[in-house]
Amino acid sequence: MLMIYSSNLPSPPALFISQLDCTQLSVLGFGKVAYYSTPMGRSPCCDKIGLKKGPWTPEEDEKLLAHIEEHGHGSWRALPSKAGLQRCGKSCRLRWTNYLRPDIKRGKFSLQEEQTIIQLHALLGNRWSAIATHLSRRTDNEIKNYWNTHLKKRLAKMGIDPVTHKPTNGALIGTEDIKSAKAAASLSHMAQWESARLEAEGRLARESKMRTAVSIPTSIHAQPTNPADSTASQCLGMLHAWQDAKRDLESPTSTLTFIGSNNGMLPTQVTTSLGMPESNSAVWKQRSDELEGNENEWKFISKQQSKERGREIIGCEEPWFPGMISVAAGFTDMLLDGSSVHDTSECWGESSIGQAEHSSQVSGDGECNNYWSGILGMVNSELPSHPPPLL
DNA sequence: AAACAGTCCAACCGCCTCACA
DNA sequence: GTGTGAGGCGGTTGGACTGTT
Repeated sequence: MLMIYSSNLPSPPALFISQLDCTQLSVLGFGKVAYYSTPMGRSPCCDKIGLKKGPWTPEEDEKLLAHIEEHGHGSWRALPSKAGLQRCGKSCRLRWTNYLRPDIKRGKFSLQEEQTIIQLHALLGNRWSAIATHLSRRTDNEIKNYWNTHLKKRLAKMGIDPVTHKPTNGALIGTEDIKSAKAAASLSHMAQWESARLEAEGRLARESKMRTAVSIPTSIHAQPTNPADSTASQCLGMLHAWQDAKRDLESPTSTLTFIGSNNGMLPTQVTTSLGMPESNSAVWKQRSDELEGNENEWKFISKQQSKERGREIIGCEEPWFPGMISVAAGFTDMLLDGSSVHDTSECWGESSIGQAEHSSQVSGDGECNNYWSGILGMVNSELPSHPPPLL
């Protein structure tokens, strides 16, 4: 196994680490060391004296990897002692989920990934874990870092508030104003819809996990023996989950409205989807095949996998409605291609940012796509006929 | 070459949610 | 219904790295 480590620190043998006290470790430059000193207030997660903190050493990584490959992570709290690590469970979990997990994609973000992040951030805000579910093999931490170090600055440079995704000068006039307001309203609706969907996902994942635990308690191959039966069950579970979410969201405090003559359009979609969409079947088959192939490597079902399985069942590995990536390519191109960064004032009205260096005129409406018009296009063209693929 | 500033990202912290007793 | 512990999430930090003066 090829292992690459980000830290250039020398790696002391773990045995030696365990023999040193905390002060010695700190002096030697092996990161901060946790002490147990909480006379009052919240107790730390690392409630043992001398737990190591800071950068992980290759030896620690190997221990963690070996233990998880053989036994699964089980209880994170109990894992460090079982694996022979002087770390707290939380630290182990983070190291695994953000770095050691074998299905993590590392390296430069692709154009498409950047577009997805920007658009999902406009919809979901700083819900990095939710965004990460739409970017397969990227961790929420990585996305968060990438947003904070690259994308946020790029938006700000364009005169767009990275929080609200609106122009910082707030100057919107005439029809653009109306369009933006409409888009904002639609977007708010979409965000609420996405929230409901995520909630439903969670419920389904839990139900799926419970079913899996009951039916196939010891195998990672939790795929149904009869896919059709299971699919129907999953769809019904999804329907119930959605109805729960819908009921919650239709409470007096919710602003989400359900339009349509059949008391909400989703049940209709659910009904029509009960035949299990081809694409979802394909995803399921593909993933189960992948798992088959990795049988020798992964002999356990982690909670994370169970959760992800729940997501896969409802086909949410990809952006949740068609065209999400492609429709707004125009405006994201402005962000992603430094050479083609247009003067935002041409789209937004009065921004002065970049006017000096970007004086070239942009011709035609197509090139003057902006945030809201791009997303508005998606809303208007996709939503009525293609609600989120809940199943 | 040294000093400084800016960037990047792994890891930590504290809070929140959920499951369970 | 309540308390508790484990896990998850988002914000923040610290130090290594890189570029500039």
